[in-house]
Amino acid sequence: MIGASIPEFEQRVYEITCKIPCGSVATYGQIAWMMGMPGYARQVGRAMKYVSQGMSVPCHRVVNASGRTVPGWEEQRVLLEKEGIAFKKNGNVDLKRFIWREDIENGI
DNA sequence: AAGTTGACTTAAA
DNA sequence: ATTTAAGCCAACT
Repeated sequence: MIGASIPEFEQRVYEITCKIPCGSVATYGQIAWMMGMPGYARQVGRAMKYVSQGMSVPCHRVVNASGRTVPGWEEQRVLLEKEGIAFKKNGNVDLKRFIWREDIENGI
């Protein structure tokens, strides 16, 4: 089988992305930091671009540090609103309220 | 091999 | 809030 296996870096990005709970969002830099590779926000973004539908990765829950959604992907906002995520007047996610926090997940 | 690009980030103006 | 500038790092030309 000659398949193009997914590079390890991307695989790890997807694993973390899958842990983002419904109703929360994470930033590229945050994911990079969580996988022990701070400074790799751009690579995380690149990995997201390569997510195909069959992978079941909730990449719509990933936005940039400003809370801005992916340019050119209008459906993303709808998907997020469907999960209860609210947007600010400027069209960005209200990160203050919806950024993913593991400490709250664990009830701390 | 050197220059460009990008689903990024932070800081400054 | 918006725009610039600089820093960043791997993939792509």
